[in-house]
Order: sequence, then structure tokens, then C-alpha cells
Amino acid sequence: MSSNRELATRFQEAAAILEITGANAFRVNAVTKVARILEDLPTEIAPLAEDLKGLQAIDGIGKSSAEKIKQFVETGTIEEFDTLRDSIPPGLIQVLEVPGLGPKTVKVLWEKGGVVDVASLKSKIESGELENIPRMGKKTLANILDAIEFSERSQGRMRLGDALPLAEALVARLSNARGVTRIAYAGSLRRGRETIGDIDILVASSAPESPTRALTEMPGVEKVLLSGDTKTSVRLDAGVQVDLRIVEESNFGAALLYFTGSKEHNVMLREIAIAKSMRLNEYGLFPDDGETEPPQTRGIEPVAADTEQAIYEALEVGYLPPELRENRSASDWAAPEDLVTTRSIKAELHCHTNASDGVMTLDALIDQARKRGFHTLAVTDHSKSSVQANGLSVERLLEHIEAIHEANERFDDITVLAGSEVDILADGRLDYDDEILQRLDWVVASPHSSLRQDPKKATERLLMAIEHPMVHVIGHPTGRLINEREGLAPDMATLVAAAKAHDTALELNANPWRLDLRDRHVRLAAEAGTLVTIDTDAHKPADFELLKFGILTGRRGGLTQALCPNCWEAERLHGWIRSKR
DNA sequence: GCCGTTTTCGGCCCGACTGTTTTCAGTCG
Repeated sequence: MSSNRELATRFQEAAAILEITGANAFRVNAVTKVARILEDLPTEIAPLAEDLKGLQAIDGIGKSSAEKIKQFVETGTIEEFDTLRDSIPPGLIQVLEVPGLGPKTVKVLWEKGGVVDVASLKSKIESGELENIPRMGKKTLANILDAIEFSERSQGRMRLGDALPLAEALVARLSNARGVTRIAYAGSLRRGRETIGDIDILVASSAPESPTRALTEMPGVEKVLLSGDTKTSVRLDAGVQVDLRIVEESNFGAALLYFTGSKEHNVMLREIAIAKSMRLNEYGLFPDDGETEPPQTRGIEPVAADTEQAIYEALEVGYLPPELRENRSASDWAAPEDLVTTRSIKAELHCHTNASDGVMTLDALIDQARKRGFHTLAVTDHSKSSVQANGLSVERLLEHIEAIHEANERFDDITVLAGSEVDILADGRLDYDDEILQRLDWVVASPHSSLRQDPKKATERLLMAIEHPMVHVIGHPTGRLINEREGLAPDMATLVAAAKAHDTALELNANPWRLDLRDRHVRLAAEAGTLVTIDTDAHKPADFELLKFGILTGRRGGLTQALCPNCWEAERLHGWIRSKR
């Protein structure tokens, strides 16, 4: 685990304890924010920790947190947090994570009910011990028990690739409900985060009870968690919660903005509104008349409400696409004009045929690329060390190159390049000799083994591949699998700088299990001006549809078409490719 | 705990829903 992650965990834990012990909510908020900043930081914090002023220059990190970070880097511990940890039973932090239980309730359960962890909470509910605690009625206790049981069998956050099809099916189903005029999924799904906590669906309807019933009575709904006039939550037996919000069509934009988040972005927008003597909520942007009663309930006309764009415009800030609405400071607000889009992709540069572990013949693969209007396709089957993937021996590779070049002659609407996805061996050497690599038009170099080596070795290993004169791009640089495998943790700033210096690209692998580079590493590359390719790593025809996940991640990293070779015109792309030969 | 084109002190986003209340606290997003 990187020290960023360890530090983020310590701050998160401290925030939880502060909450339970009843600290000032704004202080809890500030500590939580530091945890999130540390988690999202693209580079290792350890080398920065010497410089307290430098740490405090990061928006959201003040004197107190900077000192704690420094102490942790130097000594491996944070004294104040250790004291804090001793102030409550360690198991209480998990109790706070049970949905429906907040700090106030946890504190009462602990002090008045003797609850010290989830197990004791469960057994004390079952034995009826908690029934005379204030505000703990039968129904509340039953709900807590249910939430514990659900969290025990749920898998945590769902991968984007699993959540999106589910959300699209829900949108299709609910759009048929009576009175529905507009519908969209929102939340972290719309922002394209790599994992999703729950699915948010927003509906404009003249007959709210109809979409509400369409959801609660849908097959696959395991439990209706709550259901009111405008808000309904259900749990699907697929193990995910769906939140439905119903609004009037006239404020759909304000509601979409609100339910897309992120929470931090919403807070920023509301603060901007206040500074301009306005109030922003999910019903619209209103003039602030000093009344505490919400403006929409008093018949006040909003300044803007029907589209997101109108609200950004009225606040006099640039429009931000959903993928960029994370925890950004006001200073880097602007969105690049030529962010990558699915339509801007004109080449697929990493995919497999049945020569190694794909299912498509060479012609079937070319057919897929032509159908999508790509001007270039690089065929990149595995190299010899990837035995599990039927990697090509030198002899088979030479035959394959010949077959690809022959196929290239048969089409005049697409250039088919003979490439290879060459293993980067544990010590940084490549899996084929240079004279073999020289015969390839295109080289993707990827790590597939020794994915648990230490960060220093991993950095050196990947640096060797980046510096190799015949390598065009580093495929899925960390080898991580989301929710499955951590992968390598190289010093990304070093890799990004080296890649820029050697005119080597880093791949953003679009497969939703990988999304590697991840969003924050894409950002690092984009800010450095390093090339980033977006490829599907297709093994079967349907994999070409995974491109959208790579695009979402690329946009989250602020990747422009200018820095993404897949977006370039053929001549420019081929010129760059030849420059490595 | 963090922050400052009024500020180094005094603020810090806003509304829906539930359960247990009899007017609202707690949680969530």
C-alpha cells in the first residue's frame, strides 16, 4: 500500500472517531476532505512531506494536517490520531458504516447500550436489549438489522462497466412510465467514476406516482427502502441500491446538476451563488431575498433552472462536463475545449486475434475496425512469455506479421499495422529481441507478470520500456484489476516525465476491469503534455463497445484530442509511428 | 480543521424522508 493510501486511511479513521465522539461537524468535514485529497493525489506524498509550506499550498490542507502528514512520513505514526484511536472501542468505526446509522446514534448505542462492534450490535438487537434506548423503536431496530445483513453480503462498490448497463436498462424501463418527459441517470455513474456506490435516476414527470410504482414493482427489487412523493429508494437483488428522484420538467437541469454531484462540486457552486447574492438548490438558482424559507415554496421565479448550462452561465463560471465535477479548486476550473470524445477516436491500437487469446480471426477484427470508420488498426497479439495467453513464438510472430501485411494490401480504406503486445519482463527487458521488434510496425509494451514487485523496481522496470527506442506505448501500465488486484505502484510522475522526453505514449486501457492508467494518472500525463492512447484491448467483437469507459476516464483526466494519438488524422499518426523506426 | 478582492475570527450548502415524536432529530446524498 502506498503511503498516500495509508495516510488517507488514518485521516478517514480519525474523522470517524471525531464524529462519534461529537466533535464539531465542520472539523470532521475538514479532516474527511484531507483524507480524500490524499487518496486522489496522483503522486507520492512522502517526498513532499519535508516542505510544510508546500503541503499547505494544497487546497484543503492546513497547518495541522501538514504537520500530521510530516510526522507520519518521518515516524510512521500520528500521535494525536493514536490518542484518538484509544478513546473508543475499535469496532465502533464499522458500526458507523452501517447504512442508516450516523454518529449520534452510534454514540448512544455505545454509551447507553454497550455496543462495541457490529457483532455486539447484532446480538443485542436480537436479544431485545436495546429496546428501551430513546428513539430506538421496533422498526428502527429491524431496519438496522436488515442493513447489517445487507452490508454483510454486498460486495461494496460496483465497477462502472457493471453499473452502466444496469442503469441504461432502468432508464429504458422507467421512460415508459406515464407522464415521463425527461429521464437521465446521474451521480458518480454520470461522472464516469471507475466504481459506483449506487445508481441515481432522475425523472421529470407530470404523474410522479407512475414512475415510482414502475420502480418499486419492478422484478428484481428486493426491498423498498423509502418512498415519498419525490424520492424513492430500492435495493435490487443484484446487490445495488437505486435512488429515484422525480422533479418538474421546468427544473430538470437544476436537479440534474444537483444529483450528478460531486457533493464537493455542489458545495462550491452554492458558495459561488451565495457570493453573488443568489441561492442554489435542486429547484433552481434563485435571487437571495434574505428569507430562510426556501424560495421555490414561496413562488419565487428562478434565475435559471431548466438546463445545467443555464445555471453555470448565470453563475458566470464556465460549463464543466460531468466527468470534471470532482473535488476541484476554483483555480483549475476551466475545461479544455477539445476533450476526447467517443466520436473523436479514429484508430484502435491494441487488440487481439485468435492467433493468441482473442476469438476473432484477423479478417473479423479488421471488419470491426472498418465498421467503426477507423482509419488505422494495429493488431497486437501477445508475445512468447505470455504462455497463458497463447503468446506467439518468434516463428509464429513472423508468419503473423506476413499475414497482417498481406491483409493490409487488400483494403484501401484502412491501414492495418503489424504490431505486438510485448511483455515487459520483471527486470525491464522486453520479450522479443531488438531485431524482431524492428520488424514490427507498432509495439505495445505491457507488464503481465510480477505485478506485486515493489514500487522502486516497478518504476525502473517501466522506465526501461519507456526509454526503449522501438516502443510506442506502455500498455495498462500498472496491471491493476479494479476490486481484484492492486497492480504495480510505480512513481507515476517519473514515468510521465520520461514518456514525454522519449515521445513514448502511456495507454489508457478502456476495459472497465482495468481503466489503467486511472483518471488521476491521466490528469498527471495531460498536465505534463505526455501522449496517452485510449484502446479497448479487444479480444472479441463486443469489446469494441468498451471504448466509452476509456473515454469517460480520459475526460476525467482532462485528456485532449491533441494528446491522444487515436484522435489524430492518419498522416500525423503514421508519421509519429514511423519516427520510432 | 480550513479559509480570507470586506475577514487571522467567525463563518462553513440544502432539502427529502423516516420513525418516534406531539414538533423534530437524525441520516442521507
